[in-house]
Amino acid sequence: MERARAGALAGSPVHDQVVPAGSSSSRVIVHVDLDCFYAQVEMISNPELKGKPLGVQQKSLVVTCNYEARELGVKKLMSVRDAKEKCPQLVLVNGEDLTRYRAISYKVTELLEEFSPVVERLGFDENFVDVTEMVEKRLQPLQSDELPALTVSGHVYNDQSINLHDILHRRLLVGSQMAAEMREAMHDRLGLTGCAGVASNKLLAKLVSGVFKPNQQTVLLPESSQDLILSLKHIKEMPGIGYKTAKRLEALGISSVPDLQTFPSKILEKELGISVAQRIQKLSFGEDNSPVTPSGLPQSFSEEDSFKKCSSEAEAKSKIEELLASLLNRVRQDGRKPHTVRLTIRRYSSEKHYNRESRQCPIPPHMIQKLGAGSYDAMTPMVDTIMKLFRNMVNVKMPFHLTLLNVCFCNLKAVNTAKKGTIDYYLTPSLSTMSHPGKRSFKMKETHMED
DNA sequence: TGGGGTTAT
DNA sequence: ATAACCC
Repeated sequence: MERARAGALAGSPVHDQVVPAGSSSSRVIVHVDLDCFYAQVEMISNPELKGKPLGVQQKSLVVTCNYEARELGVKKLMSVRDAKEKCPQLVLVNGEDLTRYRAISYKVTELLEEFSPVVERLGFDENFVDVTEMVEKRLQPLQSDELPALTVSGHVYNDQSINLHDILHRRLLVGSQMAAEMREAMHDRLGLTGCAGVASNKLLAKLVSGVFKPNQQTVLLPESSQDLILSLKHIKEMPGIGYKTAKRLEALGISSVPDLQTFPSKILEKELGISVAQRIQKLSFGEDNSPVTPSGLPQSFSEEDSFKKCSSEAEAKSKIEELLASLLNRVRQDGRKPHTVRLTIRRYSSEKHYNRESRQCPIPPHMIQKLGAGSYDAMTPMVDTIMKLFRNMVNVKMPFHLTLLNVCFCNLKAVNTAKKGTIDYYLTPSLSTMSHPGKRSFKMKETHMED
């Protein structure tokens, strides 16, 4: 298919090695990370906030803040009390309603999808883009005399020198140019700033994107990979190693990246299971073969509220109605239909850090249909089915104390666009019988056969 | 400690 | 249904 030729600037189109399309062997990944996203959205909504120290508040927390506030000592997830103490001039806006954040977040993802359809969301403010194919398309037509004009955009990690004879360097440089174009488009079209990291996999792209911090970008060349991962002071900073795993690793005497690199694999596999052990040990070497998985449409919609105390069924019902009203609007705008509802609660407890329980059930088909237009008809029956889930979890005859309610719609299915009278219409399970509940499902087949 | 999300078991 | 991870 393609010969590998060792470094040649001679010969006309430059392609000393070409990675087969879809190969995982050498990729160019861009990680895009918006600067203090919620605060940026708030400053766009109300430009008078610009230039002032701004925090976005959810309940008693400042969940994020702009750079003016950071310079005055405010940190992410700081309590409002501490933040006001540190910075009495801090302006706070309520950020409990995520509607605008979510809408702009998806605009960012859609913009990035114009560059490559392979975009994976991570939270509301981060995206991975696999630009491998586009990079190849830009590099292949280049003649060797055009190579000197190939330059990096933004920072190079470690100030490593670039070798244009190295095809991996060339690819990553083109990746850095694409990252710059993405950030420019985000700024011009959406008024948003952010960082980008360019590297050969998701782990490294994500780690390198944070090296130069607001509104800058950094590319990692392969020779500096070890320096990047060794710059982590603790394994908990490694994306993929969370709170639980870090605690278990520490119990094994593993706290640094070199600790994890050199720890005996067999023992690690026995302690954490083969899957987690192999994955995180590879991460410790900067290796990550996980693909950029296009996120596409969301898999679920949920709304939640936390509070000091909810101890009666009536109170819970009223809170659930609020959550549900918002959810019904969202689901109606999405157009797809959820086939499952889930209710999650958190019970008050002094010790337990993470305690949540959930119950889910299928949404009855007659309710699924009502989710479409007015959506008010859907409310009452839906509340009733959610309250059944509630009573299944909470013994309402006994005292209880809840601190959170979450309602989630999932198992979303595309609504059927099959037209009446077509083969698809009759082949679609329960579509042709949907409007006549009295008919039995074998009727569908008969009707189909007769046509 | 908020208000979301995802995948694996 | 839970547990882990991410923001």
